[in-house]
Amino acid sequence: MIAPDSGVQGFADYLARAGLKSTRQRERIVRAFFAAGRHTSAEELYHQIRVQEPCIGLVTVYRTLKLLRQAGLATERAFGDGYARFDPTPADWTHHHLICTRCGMVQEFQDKELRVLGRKVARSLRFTITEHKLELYGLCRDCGRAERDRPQSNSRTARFTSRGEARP
Amino acid sequence: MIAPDSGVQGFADYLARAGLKSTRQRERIVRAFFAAGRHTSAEELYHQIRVQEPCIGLVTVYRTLKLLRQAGLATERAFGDGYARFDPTPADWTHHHLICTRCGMVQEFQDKELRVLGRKVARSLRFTITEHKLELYGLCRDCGRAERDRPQSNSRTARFTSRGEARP
DNA sequence: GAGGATATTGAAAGTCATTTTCATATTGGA
DNA sequence: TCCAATATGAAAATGACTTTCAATATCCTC
Repeated sequence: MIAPDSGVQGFADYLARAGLKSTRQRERIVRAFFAAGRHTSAEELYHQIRVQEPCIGLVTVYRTLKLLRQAGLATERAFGDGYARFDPTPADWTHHHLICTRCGMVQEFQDKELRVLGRKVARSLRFTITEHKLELYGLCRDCGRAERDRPQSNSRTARFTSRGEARP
Repeated sequence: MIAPDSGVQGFADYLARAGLKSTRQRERIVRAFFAAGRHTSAEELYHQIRVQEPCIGLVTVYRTLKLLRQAGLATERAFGDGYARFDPTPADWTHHHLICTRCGMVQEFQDKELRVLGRKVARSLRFTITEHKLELYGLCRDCGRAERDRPQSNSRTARFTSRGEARP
């Protein structure tokens, strides 16, 4: 996990290294991003910044998030709700997600063995890892229970029939 | 990994259980899906089916893929190229992905320890897992080398300045 | 500081995968 | 066979995200 300030500084360094310019807008967006915690969408960040700084464009938020990804400071995620969400890039194979496909809840989890193993795998594959995503989809405890309690409908032997023809 | 035929049968069962109807189109799509291997997009599936069966709509392909997900038979993936891609749901925590963010290459890998650990984690979290995604993003061997060989530009001390004002 | 090449900004317009609408057609139990 | 419920596909809509472009800011050089 990246500390907010070191994240902001890291981005300034990236801009300088890449020959890009530091602007008021970029600073605002990057500060807001690192202060926002996790799973922030571009739209959320935009509205949050607009409160204090009405003259900023959604386009610039998108562009800056793209730069943050290129800098390796942000990780993009998609939990299936149609929005891209961004997290400060976890420093080391921590912080995974459980997503309930019924109620949409996103829960984080960690696992030490998984962390150790992840590092090992990354090394052995000779791949320079910049982001990793471990996401488990399924039913959370409550939804799992609700689903089990639902009475099942009939289950006669099912098979595809093909009486009809496709239409022209 | 699901065998093609058991996948097709599993879908027929799902339709019957849910009170939905078996149609010629659904059968075609589902067969093509399980025969297609991995990382198939809706569009690809559509064009593949059109060769033998010109009278099928892309909309129906999308709808059937959605049903396949609901049935737990397909896993949706997004490797960052703008398309959703679908795989037969891996039966048991195998088959992960490495995605190169430079050249776009997608490489599969497996790891036995990871498989064992994955099962354990899923159990301990009391979450009914239907899909899992373990995706590593970064630079493949070639792109990693190419990136390292590129000369770095200057790196004087960078900091955000705030001379300008945001525009109205 | 001033000048100027180059990068950045934001509004509007565009893109494009995916979804919705709706009239027509098919399915499958009675 | 009948018919209510479901499915289909063409066209239109959606909506997150990107591109365009003229106006503006940054920052290197002098």
